[in-house]
Amino acid sequence: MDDTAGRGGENLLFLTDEQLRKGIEAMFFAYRGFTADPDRILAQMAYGRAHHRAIHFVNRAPGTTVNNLLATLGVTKQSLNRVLRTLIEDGLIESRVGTRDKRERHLFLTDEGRELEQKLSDAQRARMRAAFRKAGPEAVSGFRTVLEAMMDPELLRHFHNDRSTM
Amino acid sequence: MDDTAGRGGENLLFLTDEQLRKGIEAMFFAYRGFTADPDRILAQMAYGRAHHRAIHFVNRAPGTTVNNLLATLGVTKQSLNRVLRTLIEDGLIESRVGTRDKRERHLFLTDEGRELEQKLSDAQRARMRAAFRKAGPEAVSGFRTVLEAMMDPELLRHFHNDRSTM
DNA sequence: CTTGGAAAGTCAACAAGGCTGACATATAAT
DNA sequence: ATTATATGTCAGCCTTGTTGACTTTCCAAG
Repeated sequence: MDDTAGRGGENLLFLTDEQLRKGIEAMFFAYRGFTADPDRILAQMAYGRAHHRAIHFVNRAPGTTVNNLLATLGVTKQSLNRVLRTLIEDGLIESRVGTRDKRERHLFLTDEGRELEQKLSDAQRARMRAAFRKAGPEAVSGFRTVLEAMMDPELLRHFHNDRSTM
Repeated sequence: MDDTAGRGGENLLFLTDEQLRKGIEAMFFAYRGFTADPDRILAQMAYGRAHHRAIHFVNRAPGTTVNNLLATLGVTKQSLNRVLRTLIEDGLIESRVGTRDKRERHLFLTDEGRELEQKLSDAQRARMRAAFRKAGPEAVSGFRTVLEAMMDPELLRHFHNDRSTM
């Protein structure tokens, strides 16, 4: 409705402060919804959002190293280590010493870990699926385009390459 | 590119688990970018993201009550109070006793508060503007449609009505 | 073969910002 | 008068982030 500019050359109607504020608040409220379902599940166990993130990215790139995970998640190794330790102790993640470089630890989900991953991502995907279906393919395409343009250039690398970072 | 389904009735190509995973990670990485700039500014003062949120919504709905802010932010009053107290002490927010109902406190930004708000939202808007410009009006429309579909119904209320919640 | 440095783990201390529970106060509503 | 509401506050807890210091392991370059 707003996407036909009055003047010819530059279409600026979607770049007004009001439109930008709308976008900012949309991100804020949507992110709340985005994390709400997994958070509810995690709250019942001794885990939090940080555990979910670790599990997600280990599942996505099995055999990834701690350093890779660090860069992807953007936290300190001490912070990640605390989370990782409990997940390993609880038997959700397996840490294998590297064969080529034995300093490295390669991370894998155990059967139990995969089970929790499924449970969490099923909940998250259900909401994403509902939103995608409601919005339609065109909107989904735009959604991804804008989000990608909002990322930091380095994070963008993780967004694309992650399967090769193992 | 992916938005033409093979079969006629239901277009499901953008609802595959892989597409949903992409959407999930896009949210994760984009939110990092979204908060990065204000976070850098806040880190230099004694403030955090919670202060930013309070300032943002007080600026957006001047005179809003504590209870309204509570519902919008989705935190406990103890948590909000800690943040609000420092902002009032530091002279960024003014708390006026209600005229009709003297139990209520109406919140306003002071000149100094408006100054910080500008600084923070300028940084955040700059990134949002760059992303919007890069992605184009069509994408922006889709972006907002999907985000709105991702919100919880109640949060949706806050997204729309907030100017009337004062 | 020694040594420098990278990768990983660990310990300690701290801070932000969530949470619950309990309680106080002022005011409104019944 | 009593009850309900809005707010503030104290105390204590948890998760998850931080920094800094230190150790162990081990690859690789000299």
